[in-house]
Amino acid sequence: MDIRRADKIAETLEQLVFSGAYSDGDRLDELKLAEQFNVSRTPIREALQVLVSSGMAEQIPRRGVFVRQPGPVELMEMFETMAEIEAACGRLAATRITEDGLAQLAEANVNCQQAVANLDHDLYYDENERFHQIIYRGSANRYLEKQTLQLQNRLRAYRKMQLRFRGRLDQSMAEHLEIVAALQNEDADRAATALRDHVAVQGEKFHRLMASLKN
Amino acid sequence: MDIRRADKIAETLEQLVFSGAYSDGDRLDELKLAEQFNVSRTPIREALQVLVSSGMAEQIPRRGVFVRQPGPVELMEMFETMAEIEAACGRLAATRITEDGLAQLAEANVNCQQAVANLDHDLYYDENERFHQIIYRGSANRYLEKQTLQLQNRLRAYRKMQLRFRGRLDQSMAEHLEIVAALQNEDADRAATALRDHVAVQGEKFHRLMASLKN
DNA sequence: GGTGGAATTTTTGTATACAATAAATTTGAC
DNA sequence: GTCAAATTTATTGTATACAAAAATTCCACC
Repeated sequence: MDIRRADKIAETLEQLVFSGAYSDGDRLDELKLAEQFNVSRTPIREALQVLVSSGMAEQIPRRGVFVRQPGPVELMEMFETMAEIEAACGRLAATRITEDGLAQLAEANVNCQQAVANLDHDLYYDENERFHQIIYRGSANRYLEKQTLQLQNRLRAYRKMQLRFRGRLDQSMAEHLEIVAALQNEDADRAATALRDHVAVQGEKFHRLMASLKN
Repeated sequence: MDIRRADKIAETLEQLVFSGAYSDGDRLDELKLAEQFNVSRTPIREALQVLVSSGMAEQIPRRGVFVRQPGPVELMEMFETMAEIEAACGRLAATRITEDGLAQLAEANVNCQQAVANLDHDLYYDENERFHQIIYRGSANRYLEKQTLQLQNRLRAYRKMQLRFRGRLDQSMAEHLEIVAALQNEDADRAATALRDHVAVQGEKFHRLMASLKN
């Protein structure tokens, strides 16, 4: 896929940052990374710029680039933004999603249901992600879709935490059905509200997420 | 401000692309740019990566980077996304904006009014931009604020076109008042709707924008 | 005149070398 | 012993050199 080594390195570094291999404020040493990846500093520097532009690291001129792990506040802000953007996708999708799109949503939900029955968190996670992506696509706005996918990707690691909690799967499932119903009725406001509430981190969800960050 | 030459070059290149100095599909030749800026290829390449990550150019491995000027479709998608995101800012700001924020909005509107009276498009443009930025800030969500500012910046050149049309200033002004009223009443839905309609490019606005792109 | 392919030229991607600035350490005065 | 200035070291930013792939040119052949 990638011919450029720098791109592969960027991908690997992203995953490393996501996985928590680096803490907030850690400096990404060009020389160390270069010998770690067995390349020169050049592709490393290009990879670092990718991290910087995605907001996962910060560059301070003549000082280096430092990883930026979002704290609780920024994390909440990102989830809130995600909720609003997904609501927007739902609003647009309500009048634009195709029959095929609705069918795909139904299919994803069947698979989700299956996962709930088997308490298969990983399967649920994958199908849930797909469910949401179908809605992004349904907005019939490629630009919005791309932006939303980016944020979804950025929050992936944290969403994974959330789904681990007891009872979350059942509730999430019910909300999916409400979302689909709104889309089928072409009710833009209802779809937007349903998606906003589904994605938002409030009440119990909030406390659970905060607690899980204490590690 | 910038110590890194690459950053300054990136900024200059961005403006060049915005100004229409390059057409869609033009290749950004590293060597030519290097001698044009009197630097080596290294800082040029770093600058190009910035353009790529902001979506203003596309990189094809082993081929080069090519400018991507949004066509009519993508432009409409970007405006639609902007409308939705600003609506989200308004929704959150309705219950969060401070008294000081409201005061700043009133002040910006006074200046806008002044500009309308004098038919001073440039002043109106600046104050209008400020008006919107106060609302982004009012959302009390720094992440959302930053994302919104980015898109606002990306659409700047095209918004400038829009305001040149006759009658647009008066209508825009009236919409500002409705937005402020909604925020003062802490009416989230009303604020969101008012902002969405204000920013959206529909009906006559749409045709005018399309016509102005024909150049 | 057109076509296919080898040779040449361009151009990107990476490595290395150098310059300039910031961090660390040493040295010296008090 | 402590603080500060000076020197050394480390690290980023840029320039140049080299490797590899793509684009172009040129020429034989049909």
